[in-house]
Amino acid sequence: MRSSRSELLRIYDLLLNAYGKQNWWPVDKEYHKSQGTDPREEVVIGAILTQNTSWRNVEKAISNLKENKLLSFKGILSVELEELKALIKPAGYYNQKAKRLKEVIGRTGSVDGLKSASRKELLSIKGIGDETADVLLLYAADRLSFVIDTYTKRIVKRVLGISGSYDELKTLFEANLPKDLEMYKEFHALMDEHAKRFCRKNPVCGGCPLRSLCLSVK
DNA sequence: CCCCAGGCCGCGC
DNA sequence: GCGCGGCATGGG
Repeated sequence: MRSSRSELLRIYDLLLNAYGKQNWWPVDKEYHKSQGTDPREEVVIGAILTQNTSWRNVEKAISNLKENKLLSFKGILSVELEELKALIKPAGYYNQKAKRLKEVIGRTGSVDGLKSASRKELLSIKGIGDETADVLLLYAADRLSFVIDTYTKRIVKRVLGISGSYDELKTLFEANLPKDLEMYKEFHALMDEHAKRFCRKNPVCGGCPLRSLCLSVK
């Protein structure tokens, strides 16, 4: 498949130029500073809450947790299951997510535990699939693990004509990008932004920053 | 009214 | 290994 290396880097450059740095994962550092809690724990919590759910709804749930000073591993483990369900309700799937939050946090133990956990171990925890595992590794543990999501699949398919399984696409990116933590973080965030602005399910191709190299512009 | 959103699990095949 | 239904709220 042609030179994926330069193609991927070209996409990255165009998106970065169009949207600027995204500085993912979004966390409220000031809040954690004032509470003496670890902001990386919010990444783990947010990653589970946002599964198939709009970030807008996740923010409401996170806000509820903050108001009750429960936005931490300790907080999630200490609160009653039923109360947790009520607090995260706006994020949807609240019955599953409440259980999974406790399960995932109970099993990972601490964010530092993520530094040594294998991806396979994470996947064995109920509630952590491919994307969530990579989000935890990349954004919470600062480990070089590229995140694929439906947006990335869609963009790569449309722009480069490449489709594949999660693992195949993950390998494609990791084999063709420099081993740069910040780039991994930004690239995934930029893909997300791009899918929301232009590469929607029904694409808006007018003014798209990837027009020049997209195989399927309308 | 419809469709979608920063997935994952359990099942059947 | 892949496809499907279920899970649930809030916004467009």
